[in-house]
Amino acid sequence: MATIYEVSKLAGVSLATVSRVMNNNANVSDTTRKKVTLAMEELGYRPNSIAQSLASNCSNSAGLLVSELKGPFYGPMMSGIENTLRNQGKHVIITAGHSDAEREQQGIEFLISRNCDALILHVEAVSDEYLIKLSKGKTPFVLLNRHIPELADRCIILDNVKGGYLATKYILDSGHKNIAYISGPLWKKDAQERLNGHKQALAEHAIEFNENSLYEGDFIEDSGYEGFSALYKNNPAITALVCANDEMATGAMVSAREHGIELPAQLSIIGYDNVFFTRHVYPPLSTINYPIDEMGKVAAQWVLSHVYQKSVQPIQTLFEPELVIRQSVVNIT
Amino acid sequence: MATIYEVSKLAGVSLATVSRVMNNNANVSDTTRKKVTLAMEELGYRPNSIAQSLASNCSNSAGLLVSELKGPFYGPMMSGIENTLRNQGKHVIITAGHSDAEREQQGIEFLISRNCDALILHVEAVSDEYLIKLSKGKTPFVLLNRHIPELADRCIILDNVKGGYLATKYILDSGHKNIAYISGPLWKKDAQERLNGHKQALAEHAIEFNENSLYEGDFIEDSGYEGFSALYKNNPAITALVCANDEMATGAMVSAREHGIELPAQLSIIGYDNVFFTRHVYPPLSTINYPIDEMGKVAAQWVLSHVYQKSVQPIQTLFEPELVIRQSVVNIT
DNA sequence: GCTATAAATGTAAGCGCTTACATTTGGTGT
DNA sequence: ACACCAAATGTAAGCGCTTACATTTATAGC
Repeated sequence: MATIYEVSKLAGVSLATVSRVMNNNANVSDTTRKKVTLAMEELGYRPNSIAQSLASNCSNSAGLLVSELKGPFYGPMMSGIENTLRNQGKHVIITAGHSDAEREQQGIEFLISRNCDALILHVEAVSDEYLIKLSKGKTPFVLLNRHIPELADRCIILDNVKGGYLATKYILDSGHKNIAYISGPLWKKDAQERLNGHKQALAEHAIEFNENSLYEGDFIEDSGYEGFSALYKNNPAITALVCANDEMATGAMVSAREHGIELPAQLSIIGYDNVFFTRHVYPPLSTINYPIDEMGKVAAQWVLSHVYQKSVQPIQTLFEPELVIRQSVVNIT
Repeated sequence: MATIYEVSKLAGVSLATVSRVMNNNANVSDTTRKKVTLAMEELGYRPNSIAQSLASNCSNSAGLLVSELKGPFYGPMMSGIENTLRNQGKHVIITAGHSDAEREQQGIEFLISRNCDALILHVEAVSDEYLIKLSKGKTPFVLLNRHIPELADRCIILDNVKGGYLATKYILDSGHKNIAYISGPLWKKDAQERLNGHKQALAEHAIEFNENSLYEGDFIEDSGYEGFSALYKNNPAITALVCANDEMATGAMVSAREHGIELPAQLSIIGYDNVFFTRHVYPPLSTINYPIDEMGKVAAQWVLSHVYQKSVQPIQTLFEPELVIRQSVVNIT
């Protein structure tokens, strides 16, 4: 691979001049610019961005840490981020944290050591203290789906309590009284918040929350399957199930049908996230919309404005969940 | 951020020694090693991997180019790759090509200029010639889901003709004779191959392929929706629809139901890819399994063995599609 | 034609590391 | 006590760029 040095020789100019035409800002006469451009083309020259980063201390790329690369939730998020960043000529380095504190930390450190100009983090396991300490460092970052009061201005979040509330309220308004809940892992804040919203709705309708009708899943389909079996064995009289995400809801559907339960007639189910396939499960799943692609875009815009000085409208940090009604919940009043 | 220089001063040794303990291979006495380690911890030292790359010409990271970051197909692929690479201490830089020649090329060049030690490419738009030329360069790469005879040993592919054949044969064996087909964009080889498999099965059953019962979609749900409408208007007598991927199949299902067609009784549908949500659509979709996560892993192993000398069993480059029977196809004999 | 000033270009010192080669140290065998 | 050799450590030259600063060249005003 040709280097800047060879280009300069071919063009008969100095290194600095070549560098100047590359970063086409400085004063370079048209004639030399042309000479250099020609030489670059002739050699098929591509700047080595590693060397550029090292010298300029700017890599034109942002680091993105997500929990998983697969799954219907992260795809749209990554996609939204990559698109808006790429449109401005910035690149994205993606890594996965697997909801594990150590791996998340490793990932963050990798991204920093890779000279990322900024980080977009969807972290779950790492502690608030760690992030606060990180914020004192020189690499700026935004947080997706995580609220830390000290870092509030860089937290882009959904009102999960409200979402949880909305889901259960809808079930309640449909006349259900015997309601079970499959939560996410309760060490995760969002899981906790959704559950709190659930309890809040229950309280408002003077229905007592019962520990026995709660199953703690892990946001993955299988735990929805297991969860429903356990819940149903414990109390076959339930008429509605609220799940802390769509994947568990679909798992629960499978289990319910295996128990000979007719959906939605005998059991109403509601999910959370409005992941793209919810329209296609049977019955089409009612759920809570989580505008994760939008939120990803906003995160990318934060980076653009805070790090690359691209002017951008002020950024929305709190997003509102919305009830999406399809056919998995039935009115039994 | 502390540099190697500060560490060496604190530990009272030379730069080279610090570097040696970092790459813990050379001969370093235990005592100095300890001194250095201590100094590193005290300073919270993290090596700057950009500088490492530049100096060593090895970045310990592989570049991955996919068409889209979202969608049910790429997630498992990226995930499989990231996992196996990360287990060996290698990192992954992901970028998206959006099935567009220019963007794919840009992405490849970015990855190369980022000093990736190897590339894993899922490219669709870029030409064979470009890739052959690329293979002469110094960055090794594997191709996923693309067959180029000249580069056969580094192409990890599925037998798409066979997959297409299997799908249609199953439909045919179920007694259908009036069959429509929604293909992917026909400039994509895999779309073409699947269609060829379809025609082959038809020919074998002495059924004539009819251009009017072919709709060229784009592998995206909406085109399945549009496709079915068009096909049905053209010929309301069809009893079966084979789709070149699952997303278009689900789109077609929506459309079919909007036309008042009862599924699967009045219309059998089969998809392709066996994307994770196919089990949950209604009716559960019969499809062709595409072991993309496995193939991603194999690609990662290729990189591990060819670039990092990790010994690994010889690599499987041709994968077999398999028929997955669920409930969306009905026997009408 | 000569100086003052701006524009264009060049020079060279890093950025933070790795690594070939040189030097020092310490342990053997005699 | 000496030479000898391997192990441990140090020295310094890059890797391919950017950029402050120095120098040269062109332009204008008088």
